[in-house]
Amino acid sequence: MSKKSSRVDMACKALRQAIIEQALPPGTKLPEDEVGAQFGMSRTLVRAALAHLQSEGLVDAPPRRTATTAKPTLDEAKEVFEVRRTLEREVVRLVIARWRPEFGAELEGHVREEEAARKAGEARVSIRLAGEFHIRLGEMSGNRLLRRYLGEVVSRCSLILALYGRPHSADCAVSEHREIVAALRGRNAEAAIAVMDHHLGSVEHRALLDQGRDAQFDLGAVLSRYAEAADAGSPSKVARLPKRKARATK
Amino acid sequence: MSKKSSRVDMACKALRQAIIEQALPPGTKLPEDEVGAQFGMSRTLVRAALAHLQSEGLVDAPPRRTATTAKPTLDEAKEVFEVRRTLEREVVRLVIARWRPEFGAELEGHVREEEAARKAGEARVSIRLAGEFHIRLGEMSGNRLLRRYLGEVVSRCSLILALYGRPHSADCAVSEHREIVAALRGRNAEAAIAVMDHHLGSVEHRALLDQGRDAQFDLGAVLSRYAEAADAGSPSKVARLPKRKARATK
DNA sequence: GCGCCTGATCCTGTATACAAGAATTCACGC
DNA sequence: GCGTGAATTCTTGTATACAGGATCAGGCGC
Repeated sequence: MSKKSSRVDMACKALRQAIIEQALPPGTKLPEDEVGAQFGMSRTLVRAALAHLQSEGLVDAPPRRTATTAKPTLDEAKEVFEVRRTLEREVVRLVIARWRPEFGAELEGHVREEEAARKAGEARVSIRLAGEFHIRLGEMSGNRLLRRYLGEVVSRCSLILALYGRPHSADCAVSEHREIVAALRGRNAEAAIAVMDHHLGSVEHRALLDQGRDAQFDLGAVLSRYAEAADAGSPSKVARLPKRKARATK
Repeated sequence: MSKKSSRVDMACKALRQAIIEQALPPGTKLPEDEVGAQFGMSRTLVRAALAHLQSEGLVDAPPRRTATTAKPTLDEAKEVFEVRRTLEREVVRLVIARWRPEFGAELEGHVREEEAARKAGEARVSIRLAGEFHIRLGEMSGNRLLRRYLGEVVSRCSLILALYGRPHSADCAVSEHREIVAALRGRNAEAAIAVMDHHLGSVEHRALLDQGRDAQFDLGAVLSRYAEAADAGSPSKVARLPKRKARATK
């Protein structure tokens, strides 16, 4: 499917992870050389990876300027949520139609992991697991295309959360996931869809409703998060920015 | 959005069109040099175009072998239709919610074009217009992501038709499109969705149900179509089956 | 004659080179 | 002091080179 030459794929995966875990805030510049240096590959491959991420909506790569992590507008964000709701409803229908007992077990295991991470205060892990819960569901739908589209929108939702939401808030309440599992077990599609809708409504609310609060402040919000991200002293992903710290795209 | 450097984009567009108009039957090899020569660009750009088309599901590009036009399995085809139904339902809802009088006028104009093409016996044009009808609807939904996904799915449906359907059949009956427009005008979402569902059911039936007829024969069906396509004067390809005539991908 | 090994050939994977477009800096004139 | 424009630097767009798999064509052994 998305399996390029494995090397490009690795870069994609790493960047994607970094973006959705909010290690690379929206608007961060991603110069091809620098990224390539980090991953030990030439611009050719970086370019392929960035192109792919762009098609997933995680990266903005305007014609002749440096790619950046995407900074969707509020409208775009709403569109993403709208599509997500549509897809997840279908996922619920399909998962219920193909329900097997082991699904329940697996999902419950997953929720337990989420809870553990949340208790341990591992924000990054929490965010990742919250997304993966939905991905698991997508896989259980048995429809690979649906799974792919769902994966894309879920990633983008994480990005949106990073942009418009409170920094480092995990987007999904564990209890809501638990309710979803219970609803699925009930095998009543309409009921389960209602639960899922409610959950996604909450997620969107958490992601976007803060928005009203600091609509024009977002530059400041972003910068403060930059600082926070940069001071982690993490030697891993974030390339050092030689002079200028972080310039948000525009 | 998908606007790379415009040159890559052109190649994408051209290839996409060729594929969905069934000028390049599923399984056709697409060596980078050759394609590049055709478009007057180097492998670098062709490669980018092919990667993009792969992510759209129109091209298969396994790790170290020559890319080919995609040859989705029957299961994949069904998945595509399933997703398409989901997306189009949402499109109908949104279009009705944002309905404006000029939508009706535009759609009707489009349907008239379709009818003209159909009467003129222009198969290629018919196929293209049939797809574009759905794309227009996608645009009217006002949701760009939905529009993008719909575009991908519609393209893939054309490809599927080329693979499993009767050769050169346009996939949409014009009258069905007309019914859809009428239903939208009625602004009753449930009713319009029913019409759309019915339409897509017909499309899928036309695309896949021939399939039941010769389910295990599909190799033969494919070969006969190859022959038709490659019909440059050797009418006997079907008769002889040396070992493996047309090696499609696998 | 049939199947397997071996070299020749065709492609793809990846890095690199070079030209040209942005972004930035610096200096000049008002 | 500040705006404006030219020089400089940073980056991207694209072609090309080269290495290594994959595929194909014979040739050898059975």
